[in-house]
Parts: sequence; structure tokens; C-alpha cells
Amino acid sequence: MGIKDGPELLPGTLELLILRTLAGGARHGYGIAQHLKSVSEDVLQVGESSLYPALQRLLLKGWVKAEWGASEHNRRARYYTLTAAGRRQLAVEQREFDRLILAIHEVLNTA
Amino acid sequence: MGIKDGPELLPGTLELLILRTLAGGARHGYGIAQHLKSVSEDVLQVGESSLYPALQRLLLKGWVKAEWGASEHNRRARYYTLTAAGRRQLAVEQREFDRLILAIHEVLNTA
DNA sequence: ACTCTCCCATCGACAGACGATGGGAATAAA
DNA sequence: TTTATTCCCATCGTCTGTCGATGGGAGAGT
Repeated sequence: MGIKDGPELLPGTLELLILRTLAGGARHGYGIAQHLKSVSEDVLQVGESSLYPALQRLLLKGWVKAEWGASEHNRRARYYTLTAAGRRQLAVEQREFDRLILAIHEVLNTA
Repeated sequence: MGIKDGPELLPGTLELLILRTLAGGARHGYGIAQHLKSVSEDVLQVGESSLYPALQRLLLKGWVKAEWGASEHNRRARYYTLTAAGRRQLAVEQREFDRLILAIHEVLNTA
């Protein structure tokens, strides 16, 4: 994951972003990347070499499942869906993330 | 950097946290770790094996300088101070961080 | 025919955080 | 006085995760 013309930041957050994206419905890999890019107004530019390994990890952990289908452009595409465990995991990671961001914010705003 | 009883999160943010801490005045390594822990109410627990390498990197980049002195407990300690370049870098990283957090927030709060 | 966008995926390199480890000096407790 | 605790430095090896480069292949437009 990177920011435009800049160094990569916040590794470890990608899985959370993916889980959250899939919570809005099934998507294929390419679609996930697009979604992140557009929703973040081009700030989040996830490369495919970051995305697919992450999806593999999520599959292995049983947080998402995948099935082949046809994309909206009539192409062969793999659709990823959140499992029940994935939904639980999303909640967990959301909490951890909020907690951490709050903590960092404390540091950044302490005189 | 890690959260209590949990997996590590947000690697890459450590340098920002250190720079921000030193913006409040010179500190030695141990003091930096303590500051992060206390300000964040024990959420941020930076181990020494994360901290010292990070400080070395900051030294190499010229963002902090170090000098030996005596700690408040009468021990030999290395005090780190922000350089002018470090101050500029802090501003840059702050902006990038805010930008990124905002982007992530967009994703997390989009239906 | 050709190119463009879409969509899959892997490989090797690299960065950064972590646990384990090791040392030494001041103070407090036994 | 021995012992333990806190304070303070630092490195090594490992592992996880991201990235650039690479390599397909199949529809759609020109």
C-alpha cells in the first residue's frame, strides 16, 4: 500500500481495509483495489502484488472465501466474500485499529 | 511497537512518534519509551529492540543528534535531540500520516 | 491486426518490528 | 554485604508484509 508518489505507509492495515471493503458485498481483486483507490480519492493505491498475497492470507485464515464467476465486463474473475469468522475478525481489527490510532493521536497532540 | 497482549500494528509509525516526542525536548532512549507508554496509557509499548534501531536510522538521516550525558538518576545516558532537518521531517510525516489516516477512515466509514 | 483495459498471480528484494540476549552502573532491599 | 531491581545502552537473527518487476490471458474498441 502506498501513497501517491510517496513511500509506503501503515503496512499491516491492508487486511483490515480488505475486510471492510468486502463487508459491503462480494468483490473481485481488481474491484477491491479500485474501491480503495476511489473511496480514498487516490490516496490508497494498492498494487496487485500487495493485494493478492493479502487475499491468500485471508483465505488461509478462513476469513474470506472465493469463487470464480464472471465480472461486470464479462471476464473471468474471482469473487471474494466475507465469512462469519471474517466478520468477527473485522470487528476485532477495527477495535484494535481505533485503539491504536487514539493512542498515537495522544502522542501527536501532547505538548 | 505493539499493543498490550496483541500483535504488532502500524510499523512505520515509530519514527514519527519518536520525532514528535523529541519535539518536546531532548530525551534518552529509555525516556522516549517511557513517554510513549505513559502518554498512550500503556497502549504503545515500544521494545528496546525496536527503539534503538529506529534511533540509529534517525541519526543516519540527520534528523536527530545525540550526546552523552547523565540521566536524572545519575546514570550514563545518551540524549537525543531534534535537528532542524528533523523538525522539517516531523512536519512532513505528520501531514502524510494525517492524510493516510483520513483516507483509511473514508474506507472504514463507507457503507 | 493492434492496443487497451480488465483480471489473475508469483517471485525476489527489502524494510522494519520483535524476542532473545548481553552488559554495566546506581540504588534499594535482604 | 550480598542480592535484586531499576535504569540504560545496544545487537543479532527471525519473521512478516509490502513492493517492483514480471508474466500470462481474455474481451472490447479502432
